[in-house]
Amino acid sequence: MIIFIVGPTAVGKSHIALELAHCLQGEIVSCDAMQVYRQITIASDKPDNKTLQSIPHHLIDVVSIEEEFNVASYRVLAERAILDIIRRGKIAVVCGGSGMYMAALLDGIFEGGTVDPVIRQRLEAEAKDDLRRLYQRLTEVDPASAQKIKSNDPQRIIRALEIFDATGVPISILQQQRSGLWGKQDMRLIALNRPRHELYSRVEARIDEMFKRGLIEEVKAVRQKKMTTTVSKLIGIPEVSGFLDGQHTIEQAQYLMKLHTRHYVKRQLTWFRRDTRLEWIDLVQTSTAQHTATIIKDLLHERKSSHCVG
RNA sequence: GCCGAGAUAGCUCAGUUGGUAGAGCGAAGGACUGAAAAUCCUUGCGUCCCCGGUUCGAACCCGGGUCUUGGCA
Repeated sequence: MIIFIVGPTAVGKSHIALELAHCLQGEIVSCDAMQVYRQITIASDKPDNKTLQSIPHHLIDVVSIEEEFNVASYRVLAERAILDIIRRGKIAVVCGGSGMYMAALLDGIFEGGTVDPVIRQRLEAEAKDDLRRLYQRLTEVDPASAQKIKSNDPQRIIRALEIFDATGVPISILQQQRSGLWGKQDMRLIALNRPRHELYSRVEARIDEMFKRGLIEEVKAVRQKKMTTTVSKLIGIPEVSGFLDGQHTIEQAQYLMKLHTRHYVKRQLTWFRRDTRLEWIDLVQTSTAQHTATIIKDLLHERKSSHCVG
């Protein structure tokens, strides 16, 4: 049995997942694109050591910030961890807010999409020089993708072309082949939400807390190393770096982190709302993790429906 | 108190030689298949401070008022 607990940042997923794991004899599998990095602890809001010791956690601290890591790497490791938990007769509680990582587990990703650093570097340079020409080439080589991808979306244009250049096959053809755990395993997908203003004030409180816990020191340490592009864009690193480099004040860094996290929360909700397989639970200020966990347990014995925790 | 500047979208402002207005930011919604905490898309009727005047017509011109702001006292 697999239970997914997903939702936007700061909704309260971790506590609820922990509570569930405790009472169901489960193990937690993180579904978070940033908690995989060993050196990013405060900025990624990892569970504390005491929590990590009380219940087995997987997919946390699995790579260094200098190593490339992406959905594909995550998919392999997370699926392995989940199947192993099930094999041992326990329940896997998959918890996190990275929608694309969740999708990779549920629906899989296509095979043969390995990133070729040389090709990518070349395309990145070309994109910087003349994105329109790259897009033009995409329309010739892979019209189906060109129709889906906007002409000013460098990331996707580069991705589509790097696959074509490496394999000679349009990415739109390869993408048709995918298969994940959905339909193969017994699972329930629980999505948590809260009133928007509550979500935002929790985000702000969390970021203030990060600074108190030493976020600046963490970013300083991380800057000593050669981190990947992915890590360099994690919320907190560019903003605090801007402060360290004297581009803005610490207050502005905090403001920007809060702003960027609010935007991120919105994108997370957009992603999850689209997936009709999710069962939503609306939390309010007074909802405790224990109470919500109880409701989820009850839900496991019922048919799908939506619930409100008073 | 005197002289000047300003008052336009939640915020910062632009603008119309008079024909009832538009950018950026924010906000909201959306997309998403190996960077995803990424990358991108969509959405702006708002007493153009108030009252009067001129005019076919004023947010724009004129007069008065209120408030904000700079300088001088």
